[in-house]
Amino acid sequence: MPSDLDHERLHYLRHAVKLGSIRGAAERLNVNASTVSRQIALLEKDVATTLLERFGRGVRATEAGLLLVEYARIQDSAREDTLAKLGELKSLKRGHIELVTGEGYIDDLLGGPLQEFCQRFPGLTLSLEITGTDGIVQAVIEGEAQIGIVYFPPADRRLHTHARIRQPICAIVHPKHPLAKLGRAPKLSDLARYPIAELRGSFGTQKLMEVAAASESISLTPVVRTNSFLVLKRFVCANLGIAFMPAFAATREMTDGEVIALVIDHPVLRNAEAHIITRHGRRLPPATLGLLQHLIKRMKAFEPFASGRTKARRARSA
Amino acid sequence: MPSDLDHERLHYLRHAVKLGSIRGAAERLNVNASTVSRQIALLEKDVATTLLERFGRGVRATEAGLLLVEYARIQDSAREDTLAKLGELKSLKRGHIELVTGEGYIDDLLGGPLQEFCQRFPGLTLSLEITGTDGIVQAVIEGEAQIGIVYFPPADRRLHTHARIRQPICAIVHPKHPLAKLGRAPKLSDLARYPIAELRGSFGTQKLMEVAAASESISLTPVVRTNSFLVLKRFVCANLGIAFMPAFAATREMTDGEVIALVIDHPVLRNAEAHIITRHGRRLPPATLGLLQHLIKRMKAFEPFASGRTKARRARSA
DNA sequence: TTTTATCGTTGCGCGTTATGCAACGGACGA
DNA sequence: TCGTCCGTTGCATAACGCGCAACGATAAAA
Repeated sequence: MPSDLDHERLHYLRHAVKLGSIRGAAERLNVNASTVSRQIALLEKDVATTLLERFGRGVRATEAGLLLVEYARIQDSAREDTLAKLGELKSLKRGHIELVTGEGYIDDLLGGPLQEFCQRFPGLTLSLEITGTDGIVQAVIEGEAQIGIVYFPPADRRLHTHARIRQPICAIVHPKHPLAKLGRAPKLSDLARYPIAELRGSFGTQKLMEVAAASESISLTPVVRTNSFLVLKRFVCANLGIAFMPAFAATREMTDGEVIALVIDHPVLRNAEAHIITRHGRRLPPATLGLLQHLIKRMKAFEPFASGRTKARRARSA
Repeated sequence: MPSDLDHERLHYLRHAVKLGSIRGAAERLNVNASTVSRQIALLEKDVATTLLERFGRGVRATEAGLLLVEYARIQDSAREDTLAKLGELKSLKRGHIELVTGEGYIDDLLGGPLQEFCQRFPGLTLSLEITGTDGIVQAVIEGEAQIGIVYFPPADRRLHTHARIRQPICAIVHPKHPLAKLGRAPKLSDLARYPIAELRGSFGTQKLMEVAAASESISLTPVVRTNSFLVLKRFVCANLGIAFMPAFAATREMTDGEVIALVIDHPVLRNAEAHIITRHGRRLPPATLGLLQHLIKRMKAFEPFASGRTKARRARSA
C-alpha cells in the first residue's frame, strides 16, 4: 500500500514548519524532539521526498513540505467538520428516524407525541410508514424501520417490546346505535346481531377478534370488508353498523360526537395491548433512542384505562 | 487530544459497511477479522458513538457510520490528489525554482539553458532575480534563492560551488577602437590610456579589476560609472571607450559585430571564474536539482576557453 | 424442533512501532 | 575559539496492531 499520510505525522510536520524548529514543535506538542524528527523522517520516507530543509538553526519546508502542510490543514478542517456533525447526531440536533406503525395510530401520534418531539428537535427528520401488523413486524426485523408501533404483535424472539399499553378493542358505533343504549358493556353475542365492518388483511385488531369469536363459538360475519380505518369509521358514522378498533384510533370522531366507543366484555379483547417494538439487540442511534423514550412516556400517559372502566370516552387534554 | 479518525480504521469501517460484513472486509483486506472488529470498536470508542449495528448475519452502518464513511471517501480522494501533486513535483511536472544571478548572464541564460529547460518541463515556474555579487551570495545563503550564478564569489563555508567555469574578463571595445588593432592580448597598462566605463556597486567583475590593477600598481580611472551592463555596452558601441566584462555577457553585440572582446593579458583576469552555487548542505527539491544539473552541463558546454586562446569570438551554435 | 454453519467478539502471545533519555556531530554567535 | 542550540541517532521500554483460537449468538437447514 502507498503512503498513509498519517494524521499524527502531518501534525508534527505542520508545527515544525510553523515554528521553523523541530525542537520547538516537540516542546509545543509535549513530546521529545526525537519523536518529531523521526516521524517527519518516516513521512519523508513514505513519500520519497524531502519535506524539510535542515539548517544549522531550525528547519524550513520544501515545496513538497508546504504541499503536505496545506493538505494537513484541509484535512484537519474536514475532520473537525465531521466531528461536529457527529456531535450534532449525538445531541439530537440532526438525525433520521424511521417509524412504522398502523393506520390507527396516525391521529394520536401526529397530534401528540410526534408533534412535540419534532418541535423540540427541529433538525430531525422522520420516515413514517403505515402498514399492517405483519408489515410492521417485518420492517422492524429487517431493519427497514427502527421503531414499530403495533397492535397485538406475534411473539418473536427477534423483537423487543419496550412498552406495552393496554388498549382494549372497542365496538365503535354511532351514538344512535342500539348498542349505545345497552347500559352495560356489550358481549360478543350482543354484537353478532348487528351489521359489522371488518378489516381485511394482516391487522392485529382483526386477528384478536377472530380469536375472541372463536373462543365463544360466535361467528361475526361482516357486511363490509376493507383495509382502511377511514372506511370503517365512515361506515359507523353513517350508522350502518359496528366496527372494531381501539378507542384511540377513533379519537377525532369521538370528540366530535360522531361515534362512541364501547369496551367489549371479553377478557382477550379487554386486555389487548399495543406494543412499541424494536429489533432485539439493536443498539439504537441517539435520535431514535430519544424518540423511543419520548413515545413510551407520552403514550403511556395517554392510556385511558389505568383502572378498568366500562365506557371509553377519552378526555382530550386541550 | 480528541479523536484522530485514523485512516486505517476508517478504511476498515468503509469496507465493512460496503460489504455488510466484518469478516468479508477482513478477507478483502487480507487481515484477520478480529483486527477489523477491534479497530472499528476503537473508532467507536474514539467518537463515543456506535457506527455499526451488529446483526446475527453481518453488520450495517448507523447514520454516524455513514457519516464517517463519507468522510473517509472525501479524505481518500484528497489524499490521492495530494499524492499526485507530490508525484508531479518529483517528476518535475510542477515546481518552482528561484534563481538569482548577475545581469551579465541574462542573455546567455534566457537564450540557451533556461529556454531549453522551460520547454522541456512546461509545468515549472521560475523566479529570476537580478542583482550584484553580494546580493546573489546573500540570497543563496539566506535561502531566498536556491541557485545562484555569480562571478568571482567570495569564499564562504556556507556556499557550495557545483561548477566553476573559466570566463576571463575581457576588454570590450568597438571594432574600430585602437586596441582592436593591437595584434596581441592587451595588458593592463595598454588599457589605462583609453577612456573606461566602470561598474559601480558589488560586482565580481569590478572587484577583480581592482585586484588586478592593484597588483600592477595601475590606476584605471573611469569616465563613466554605472550599475548597468547595458550602459556599459552602449558606451562601447558608441566607441566612447573600453568596458570590462566576460565575453559571454556581450554575446549579442559580438555576433552583431558591434563590439569585440579582447582577453586581457593578466593571470588573475584570465583565470576568472563564474560559479554556480547553492547553500552548503542544502538538499534541493527535484525541480531545482534538475535545473542545476542542466545548467552545469549546458553552461560548461558554453565555456569558450577550453584551452587558453587569445581572442574571444564565440561561435553561436545556430 | 434440533442441527449446523456463519457471524462478530474476546483472551492471549508475538512482532512491530512509537517514545523518552542520553549522547553525538554540526552550525552559529560571542 | 568556546559555548550554545540545533537535528539526529542508539538503546531500552511501553504501547499498539495483529493473527490464532475459542466463545456466544444468530440464522438457515434438516
